[in-house]
Amino acid sequence: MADWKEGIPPVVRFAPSPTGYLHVGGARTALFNFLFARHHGGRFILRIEDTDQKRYQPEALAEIYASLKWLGLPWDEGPEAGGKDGPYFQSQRTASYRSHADQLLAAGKAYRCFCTEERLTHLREEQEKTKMANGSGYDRHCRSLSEAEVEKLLAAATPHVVRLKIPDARAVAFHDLIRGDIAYDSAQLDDLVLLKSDGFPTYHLANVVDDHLMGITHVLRGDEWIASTPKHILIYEAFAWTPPVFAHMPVILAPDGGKLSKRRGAASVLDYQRSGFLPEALRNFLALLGWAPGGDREIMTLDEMIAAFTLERVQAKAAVFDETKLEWMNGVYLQGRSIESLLPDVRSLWEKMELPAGALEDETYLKKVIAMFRERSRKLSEIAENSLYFFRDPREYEPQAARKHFKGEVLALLDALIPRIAKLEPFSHDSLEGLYRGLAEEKGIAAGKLIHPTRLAVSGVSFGPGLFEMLEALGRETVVRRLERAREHIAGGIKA
RNA sequence: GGCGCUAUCGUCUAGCGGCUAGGACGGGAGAUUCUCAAUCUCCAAACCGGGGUUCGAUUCCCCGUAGCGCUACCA
Repeated sequence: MADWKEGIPPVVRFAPSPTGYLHVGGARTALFNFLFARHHGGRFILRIEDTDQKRYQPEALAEIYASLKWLGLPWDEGPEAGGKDGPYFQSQRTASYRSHADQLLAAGKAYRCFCTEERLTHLREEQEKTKMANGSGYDRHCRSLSEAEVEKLLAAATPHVVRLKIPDARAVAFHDLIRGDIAYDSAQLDDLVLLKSDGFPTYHLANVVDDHLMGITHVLRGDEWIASTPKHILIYEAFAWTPPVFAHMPVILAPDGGKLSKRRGAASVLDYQRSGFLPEALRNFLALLGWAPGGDREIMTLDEMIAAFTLERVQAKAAVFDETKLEWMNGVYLQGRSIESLLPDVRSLWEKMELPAGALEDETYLKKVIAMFRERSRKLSEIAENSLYFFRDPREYEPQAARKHFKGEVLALLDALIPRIAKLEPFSHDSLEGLYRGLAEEKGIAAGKLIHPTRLAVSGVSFGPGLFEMLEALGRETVVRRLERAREHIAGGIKA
């Protein structure tokens, strides 16, 4: 097994396929690779596994880069970053895979297989039917082809693949850092394809060759790979290479226990960015899915996570992605952010909301609004969505609140209130509060009787920042206008 | 079907043979209050089942059950 010793800098890689967006499961795998590398002072490589021409999506690359950068997980080597072990796209390394396949061919560890797709499909169907207790998979038909037959087929340019010769029944064992010792019987494995007929390598070959050539010491990947690991071990053996250390991460599940997908909550990292989450919050949350530093620590900076991270403390059990807790955590990070740092993101959210021209010009005003909503929001999008009435008059009044606060007797109160507000000096939080409290006392009513209708009239909703700071920020003119409009609305409602 | 992985509150988890099984999210009750949020108290909530091993199992082993993964010229 691997000869890596604690103390020598490890080399790890995150190796996504550009087949779509980066989902949170992939992001967590990347994060654990990153944390592991940093913790041990090693290197974190990004490698693009684009060997499947059919599933390749060019936009996926940009999405992967953007997701990783947004989460604050820079790669030490890879696309854009460069490095001594490039190129970092497998599609640019095909010559190497071919020569390595040839090497195995020459050594008698692999063989050419000319079986057609039809034959393979038929074979599979037969096996399905007979429910073979054992021995499913390729029947090794071409393994017994004579040299002359192979030459003949080759001369006729017959399409073929290269398969690995799996040794007969013997144990293939490895030690997984998260799950312990795992052993497979090689009889369970079939002669897997190394090189496809289009000349591209399969995942298995490319992965092993690259991990070896790039000096990868630890393979930290999703646990869907666990059953492939014995095959990989056998490929390492065929080359007489030392395999790296393996650690398989548990999967992340949707709340219903099923697979995470776009339909079931969000799955894409960038979707979380778009819906108002902070990168440090998602990162912290992801770190805690399957890993815990011990004790009761939850909110941690990146540096603290790096210092505490060990694979031994990674859980083997699959974890459900609990978005409610993510929202809570996002709220915690939101409170810790400066108004200044929030401004660009919230502003771009506001910009998508069809506000009156020039509404977003006064930066001081914007900051004031963000300050009022930050403490009562969990997501950036909540700040943007709940503060719209700071940029345009409310279009409607929350029905339930209107029934409660816009009753007939409110008319008289508004009549008393509006002229006083119109000439209040100065127009400030404290003087407004004085005015309200004074009027309430004068009328012998609770201040709430004035406050709630005012809030609804001015904002259209029954919740929000403290009333007096809200009025001060809005300004006298706007407040009076909206109060008068509400008065008309109430009067109209009563007449009808 | 075969092979493999997994199993502590609803969820994320702590626990590494002896604990009233701890924390967090969420939920419930209350305090506070101009609303919401926040905050502060308190409450409910878990060791999948059965066998072993042991003086003693949540913890170690085996079996069962359940969930998941693999069983492609996809990764």
